[in-house]
Amino acid sequence: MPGGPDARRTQILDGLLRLAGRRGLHTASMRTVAAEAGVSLRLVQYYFETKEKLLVAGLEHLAARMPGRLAARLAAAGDREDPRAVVEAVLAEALPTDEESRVFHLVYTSYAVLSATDPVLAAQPFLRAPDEMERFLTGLLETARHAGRLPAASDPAAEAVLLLAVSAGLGTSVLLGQRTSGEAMNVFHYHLDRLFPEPAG
Amino acid sequence: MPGGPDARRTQILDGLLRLAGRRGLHTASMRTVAAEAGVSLRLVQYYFETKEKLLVAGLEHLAARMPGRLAARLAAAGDREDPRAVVEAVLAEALPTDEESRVFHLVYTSYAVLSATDPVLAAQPFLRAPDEMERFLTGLLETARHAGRLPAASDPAAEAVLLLAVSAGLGTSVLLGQRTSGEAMNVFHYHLDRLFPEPAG
DNA sequence: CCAATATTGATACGATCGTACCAACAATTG
DNA sequence: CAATTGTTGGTACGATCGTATCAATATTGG
Repeated sequence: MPGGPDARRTQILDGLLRLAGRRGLHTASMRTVAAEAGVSLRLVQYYFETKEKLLVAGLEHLAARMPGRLAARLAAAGDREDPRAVVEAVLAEALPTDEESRVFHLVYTSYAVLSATDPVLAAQPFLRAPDEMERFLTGLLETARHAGRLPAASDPAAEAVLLLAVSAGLGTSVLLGQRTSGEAMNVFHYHLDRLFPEPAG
Repeated sequence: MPGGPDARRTQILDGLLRLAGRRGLHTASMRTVAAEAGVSLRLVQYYFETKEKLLVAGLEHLAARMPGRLAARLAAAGDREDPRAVVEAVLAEALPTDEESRVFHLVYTSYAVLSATDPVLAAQPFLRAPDEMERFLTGLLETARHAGRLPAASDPAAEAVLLLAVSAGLGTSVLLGQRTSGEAMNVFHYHLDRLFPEPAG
C-alpha cells in the first residue's frame, strides 16, 4: 500500500501548515486543522491524540523539508568547491521568495516565538538547526580563509554568526513586508562582496 | 488627580505585557490579563471594551517605551557626535540584555509574527518603527561617510539595512537562548569594527 | 442633601476549545 | 463463517473564551 497511514498523517500535517501559513499558527485548532485537511476531527485525534503532539509533529514535518530544500539550493548553485557559492546557496534559502518558502519561514518563526515561553517546544531538537548551520558555516569559512579567499584577519566563527544573523534578519523583514526578497538579496550580496574580497585583477 | 484613569490603563497594560513576556502573548485573555494586573475582568472591559483593542493598546504601550529607551542609550553613550557611538547605542538597544529588554523584544516579535496574518495588527503604525530607524541610520552613515569615517565605497543605505538585520537577527538568537547577550554584543562589535575602519595609527 | 454620573464588581450567555466516548465499517485471522 | 482488530465518524462533556447585562459604590453638580 503506497502511502497508507503515512499519507493520512502527511495530509493532516500539510493542512496544519497551510492553515498556519494563511491564518496564523494560533488559529490552528484540532477542528480547523481537520477541516483544512478535509478529514474528520476524530481522524486528527486518532493520528495525533493530543494537540501538543500535533503541534510537535507539525514542527517535525516542517523541519523535515529543510534538508531537501538545502540540497536543491546546493545543486542549483553549481560549483560546490566555491565557498562563496555554497554560502550564498545556503543562506538564500533563508529568504522567503516563493509562497512555499514564505509559509515555511512564517511557521518556523511562529514556533520559535512560542518556544520562548513553552518548555515543551523549546526542548524540540528541530529548533537547534541554526546551531548546526553555524558550525557548518564556521568550518566552511575556516577552510576558505586558509585558501586565501577570506582576509587573514577574518574571524570565521564571528563571520558565521553574522551571516546567520543577517539572513535571519533579512528574512524576517521580507516576511513582514518591509522589503521585497529582491532588495534583501541585493543587500545580502553586498555583505558577501565585502566578506569575500575580489582578488585583484 | 495624579494618575487617575491613565494609571489604571497603565496598570492593566503592564499586566498584559508582563504576562505576555512570561507565558507568551497567546496566553493573554481578558481574564488572565485582569488577574495579572490585579483587577476585575469588568475593569479590563471598561477600559478596553474588546480584546482586539486591548491587544492594539498593548502594542502602543510597548512602542511608547521605545523613544525613552533609545534616549537613555544615547545619553549613556556620551559623545553624540561620534557616529559609531550613536550606531552602537541605537542597536545595542535591540539586544535583549536585562529582563525588561527581553520582555520588550519577545512581545514585540510576537506582535510582528501575528501581524503577518492579521490585517488589523499589520495596519498599526508601530510596526513601522524599523522603517524610521532605517532612514535615520542611512542619514547618519551618509554623514559619516562624507566625514571620512566610512570607506568611500560604502553604501550607506545597504549598510543601514545590514545593521538592522544584524541587530534583529542577533537579538532573536539571544531571545531563543542560542547565545548570551555578551556573545551577541561581541559579534556586533566585530561587525562595527569592519564598518568603521580605524584610522591608521 | 439629593440626583445623576462615572467607576467598579459579580454573574450569565453563547461559542469554541481539547478531549473522551460510543457506533459503524473494513480487514484480518482462527 | 465467526470473531477479533484496526480504522473512521458522530457526538457529548467540562473548561475557557469574548462579550453583555445587572447591581453596587464613589464622585460630582444642583
